[in-house]
Amino acid sequence: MGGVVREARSVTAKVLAMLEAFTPATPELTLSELARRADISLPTAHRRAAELVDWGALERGADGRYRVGLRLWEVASLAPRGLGLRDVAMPFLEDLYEVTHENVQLAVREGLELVFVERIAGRHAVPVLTRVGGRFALHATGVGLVLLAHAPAEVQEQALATPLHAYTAKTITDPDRLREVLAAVRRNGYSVSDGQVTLDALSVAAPIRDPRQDVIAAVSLVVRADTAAPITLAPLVQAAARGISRTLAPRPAG
Amino acid sequence: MGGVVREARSVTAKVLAMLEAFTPATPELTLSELARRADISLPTAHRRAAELVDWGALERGADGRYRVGLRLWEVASLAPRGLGLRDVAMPFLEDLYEVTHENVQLAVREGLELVFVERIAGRHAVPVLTRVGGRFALHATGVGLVLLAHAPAEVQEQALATPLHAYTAKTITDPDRLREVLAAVRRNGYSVSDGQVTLDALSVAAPIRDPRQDVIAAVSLVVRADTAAPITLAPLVQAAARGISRTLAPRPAG
DNA sequence: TTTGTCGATTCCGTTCACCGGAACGCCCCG
DNA sequence: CGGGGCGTTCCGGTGAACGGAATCGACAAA
Repeated sequence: MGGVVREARSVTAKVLAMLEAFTPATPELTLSELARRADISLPTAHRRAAELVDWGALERGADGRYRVGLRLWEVASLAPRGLGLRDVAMPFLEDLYEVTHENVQLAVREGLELVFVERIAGRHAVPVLTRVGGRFALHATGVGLVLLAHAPAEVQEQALATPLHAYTAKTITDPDRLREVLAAVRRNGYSVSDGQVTLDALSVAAPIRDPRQDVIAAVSLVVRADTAAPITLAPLVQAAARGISRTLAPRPAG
Repeated sequence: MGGVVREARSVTAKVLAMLEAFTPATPELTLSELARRADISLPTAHRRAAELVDWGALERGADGRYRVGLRLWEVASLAPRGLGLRDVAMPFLEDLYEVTHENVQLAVREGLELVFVERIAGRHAVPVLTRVGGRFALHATGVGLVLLAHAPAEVQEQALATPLHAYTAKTITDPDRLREVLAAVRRNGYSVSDGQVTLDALSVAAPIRDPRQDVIAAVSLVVRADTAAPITLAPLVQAAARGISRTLAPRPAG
C-alpha cells in the first residue's frame, strides 16, 4: 500500500468536480483530461462519465471527447435566478438595445462575484470580455458596483477586505475610495464604470428590485469610452431597470 | 425484511433523478416532494441535496424549498450546442427582431424533439407557448419541420413511426402528408407552420448549417396567423440563417 | 392544552456500489 | 519494433451510502 492515499470524496462530489472541469477555454475534454482535472482515477471517471452521457448531462463528440450536454442546460434553465429573471427582463432589454444599439447586460450576484445572465450585443457594439454564464469581480463593472452597493453589509465587508484586482490603471483598488463610490451609487440610483475593466469601454448600470425592494439584479449599458456622457445614458438604463422591477411578479409563496 | 425492495440505482443516477424532478411547472420543491419525485428515501435525498446545495447545483429558498442553482446554469452554459451557438447567432437574431418586432426563435434537435436555445420576444409580439430550455415535438413547429427535414434518415423514420400529436385541427398527423411537407421544406429551403401549434400563430423557419453543410439548428419567426403572407417573411429568416451559418467558425479540433 | 400530521434532521448497523491497481487493446510516432 | 498516451474491462477489498427508526419542530384540528 505504498501509493498516495487519495482523499476520500463522495460520488456526488466527484460528479460535480467532473462538471466543474469544463471551462469556457476548454469546453471539450478527453476522458484523461477530465479525470486529471477532477482528480479522479481513470476507471472511475470512465464509469461516471458513461452515466452522465447516458443521461445527457454530457455528450461525446465524434472524436470521443466529452462536452457539456444540452440536457443539463435544459434543467439548469429552470434556475429561477437565471431564466425566471431573464424571461421578465428580455422585452425591456430589447427596448434598451433598440434605442441605443449598444451592449446590454443583465447580471446577478453570486457570493463575492457576479454572473452574467443575459447579454444583447449587436454587430456594431463595442466588443466586451464578458460572456453569458461568465463570472466577474464585483468591484470593477457597472453591474458589479450596483450589486455590491446594495449587497448585505457582511458581503460588502468581505469584498472590501479582499485585494481588489486592477484590470486597468483606472480600476478602483483602494477600499476607502470604493466605499465612497458605493455610497454615491446608492445616492444616485445608478453606477458608472469608466475604463475600469478595459480602458476603451464605459458602462452605466441600474438596480433591479424584487417586490420587497431588495436589489436582486442589475442592468447595464456598455459603450465606447468616448461615445457619450454617462449622465445621458443613466435615465435610459434606470427606466429599463424600473420596468423590469415593476414586472417582477410577487409570486406568492404557495 | 418485509418491505418493497427498491431497485438499486447508482448514486449518480439518483443525483440526476433529483435534478430531473424540477420542471417548469414546479421549479421549487420541498425535500419530501423531491424525494418522492426522484423515488429516493428521505434520508438519502437529504444527504444528496445537502451536497448539491453545498456545491451550488441547488439552492434553498428562505422557506427551505429547493430550487435549481445558478452555479449549475453556469456550467451548463458551456454546452456547445447551447451557448456556443447562441453567441454566434445573437446579433443576427437581433437584426431579425429589429426588422420585424416579432418573436424570433432559435432551436436545435435533441433526439426526437427540439429544444429552444434562444428566444427574443418584444412586448408587442404574439404570445407563444414555448420557453427557452423547453422541448417540443418536431412535427408541428416551423423550426421542428426544418430540423426534421434535414435529420438523418433513421431519425425521420422514428419520428414518422410515432403517433403525431394533433395540437390543433391544422396539425399534420398523417405520415405521408408529413413526408411531402418535409420534401417541400428541403426543396424550398424554408418551412411554414400555419396554425399547427396554435391556430392564431404562424411560423416560418430556415436551417442553420455548420461548415460541413450539416443542418445543426433552425431560426424561426412567429407571427399572428393573419399578419402577413409567409412568403414575404421567408427571405428575412433565410438571410438570418445564412448569416449565422457563415459566421460559424470552423473551430479547428485542437 | 392535547392530539395528529407532515416535513426535516440525525443516528446506527448493515451491505453492496464504488473504488483503484493492473492488464489489455488500440493508435500514433519514433 | 518499442514506447507512450488513451480508452476500456476485470477483479477483489472496503468504506460510502443506504433505509429504518427515532427525534424535533411547525402547524392545524379537536
